Amino acid sequence: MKLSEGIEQAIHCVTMLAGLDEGQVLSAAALAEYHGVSASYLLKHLQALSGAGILATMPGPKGGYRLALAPKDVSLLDITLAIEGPAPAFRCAEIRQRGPKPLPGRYFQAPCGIASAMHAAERVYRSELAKTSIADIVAGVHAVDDDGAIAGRGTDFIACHARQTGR
Amino acid sequence: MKLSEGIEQAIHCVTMLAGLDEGQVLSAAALAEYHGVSASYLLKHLQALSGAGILATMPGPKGGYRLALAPKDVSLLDITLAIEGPAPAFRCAEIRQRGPKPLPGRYFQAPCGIASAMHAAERVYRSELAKTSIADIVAGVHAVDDDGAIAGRGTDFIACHARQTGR
DNA sequence: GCTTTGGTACTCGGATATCAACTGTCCGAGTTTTCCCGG
DNA sequence: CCGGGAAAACTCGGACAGTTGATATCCGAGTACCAAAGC
Repeated sequence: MKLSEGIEQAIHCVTMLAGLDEGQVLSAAALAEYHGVSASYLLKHLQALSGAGILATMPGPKGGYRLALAPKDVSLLDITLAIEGPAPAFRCAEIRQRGPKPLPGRYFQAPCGIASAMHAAERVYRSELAKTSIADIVAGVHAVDDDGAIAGRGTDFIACHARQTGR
Repeated sequence: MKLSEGIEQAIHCVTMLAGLDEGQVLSAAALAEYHGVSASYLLKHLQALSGAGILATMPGPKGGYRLALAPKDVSLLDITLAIEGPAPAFRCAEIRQRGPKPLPGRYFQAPCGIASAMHAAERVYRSELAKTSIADIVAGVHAVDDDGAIAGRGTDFIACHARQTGR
């Protein structure tokens, strides 16, 4: 039950990309530098987000990443699923059907109660993640950012490293 | 985001131990045989459950494991925490404080909004697991077990392999 | 026949190899820019 | 001076090692039982 650290990086990157103006992009190298993480490794997750349709890419010089959707339409669940994959954390191995003197399969048409309970908990977990969008995260940062220093650091960096593209 | 397979084994074993009569115990070897899993590996998890106070052990010949609590007082969360450990799946690396031109620490007294949201989801997940007890699981099995075949297989095995102990 | 005592066999407990997944890195395909040459 | 073309450089994309945690296993410590010997 360990969540990939790439999840955190991915969410931070998406949050930052949400601060870009229309037509701006940010390269993976810039995102990695700003967050102080490995560029190559971050690239892996950015690709996953791109493949999931959350980010859009611009190739070539002056290229980079930008959001493909509105911040309010990207939830933490979307990002998590893009990085970790859609498989549930708990997978029933049907050990109730193993061991000596197994019963005929017709007795196990109903799903295992244990698996059902674990999956129910996971559904609630995902539902909770789905409730929070990137727009909410951005709003949350602004709420505790009295003098605008945190947001200022981000916009300063964007002003230095963002590239204008013809869209 | 992969949940240990030992979790499933542990829950099944606790469920089975809940079917024991007062003063009975079941050895780790018997539990492993019944579920068709590696005895040595299962033992590791049974020790964790024992260390967490969920199971009680009886050493020596005719020894084994039994529940240390009433089935209704053992939740799926208790078992999960005993096996996986109490550490949350998401761990904030505070990458917001890394990178160039870091801000003074006083700006980061408020917890990271991303970490808060992820932890909130995890709290809901755990809360859901806490709602389901082993007694509920047992009741669920009985509810779909029309002719008692599933429960019968368990009680038959217990009749063969359980040991009476002087408590 | 009863008690004691030693041995034995079985249990759990912890320390030890093996494997998969996450982490981190590298090189290749593609595209835009840009410079240079010709008109 | 302007347009076209080719080279170059920078981007993303996917394939390749290193390290940590999960999986599987083994051997050792401890205890209850049992049998045999002594009283």
